[in-house]
Amino acid sequence: MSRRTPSARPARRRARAPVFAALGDRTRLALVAKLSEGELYSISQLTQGSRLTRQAITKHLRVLEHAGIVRCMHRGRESLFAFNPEPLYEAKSYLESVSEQWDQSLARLRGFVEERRLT
Amino acid sequence: MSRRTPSARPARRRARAPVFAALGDRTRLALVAKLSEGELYSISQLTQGSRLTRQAITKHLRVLEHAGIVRCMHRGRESLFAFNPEPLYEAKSYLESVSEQWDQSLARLRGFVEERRLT
DNA sequence: AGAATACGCAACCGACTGGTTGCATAATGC
DNA sequence: GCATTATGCAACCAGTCGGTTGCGTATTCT
Repeated sequence: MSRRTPSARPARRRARAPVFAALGDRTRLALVAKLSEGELYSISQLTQGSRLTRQAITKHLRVLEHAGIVRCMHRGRESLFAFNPEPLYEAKSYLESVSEQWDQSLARLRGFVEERRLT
Repeated sequence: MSRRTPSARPARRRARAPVFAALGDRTRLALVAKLSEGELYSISQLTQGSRLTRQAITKHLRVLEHAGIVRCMHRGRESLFAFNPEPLYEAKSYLESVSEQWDQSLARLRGFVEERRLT
């Protein structure tokens, strides 16, 4: 059923639902969009331009961090966040596999109809 | 393959957060996996093999339906659900765009470092 | 040293979620 | 006609979520 990628990837048995859940919020999508620009941003910087509180932004960043989408490092008194693309790669490839299965099944069903029409 | 809706509007500008949110649950991911096999399933059929109640499954199906990932049609006394791949295509291409932006920014930053090293 | 900045922690709140149970109703089988 | 099957609707519940406020603390600036 579940086809493992043959290229040794066994350690990554992390659930993907949390990644999708982390992306299922407008604010967090905006944070991801900003951080995917490649630069480091502190919590205060990410709060600026948002109508939300610093703590609200902090909570969202922690959700993204737990999903692995974002990484946090500390410099002086500030917490710097950086984008980490791997979970999104995995999510993308999961969506791809679902779409592929759909396409193949569809083709198979169409072939079946075709076959029945011939008889 | 892709049939256009009468209005050439590709249903664009629909929020993608709800799609990700709908995928952010193990049970719903399992439902998506099963429905992506291409066949129609009734609620009772989808409930079988799950340790959840029919109503729980029904609620999850409604969430997927509102996200457009699944479609419902009625035949006799049963509600049949079918997979609809378009939202997942859009989600996938969104993840692609984010990853691309990340890659480009990274390359740009690397180039900048390179440039500074040359001076 | 003192003020300002950046953050963490904790409590609190209303709203939503995931799940259940109970009951009513439409379609089907015998 | 009657039992069975498949579903819908509504209430209810505990837990989580998104967000706020308040306060304490560490770092930086002047």
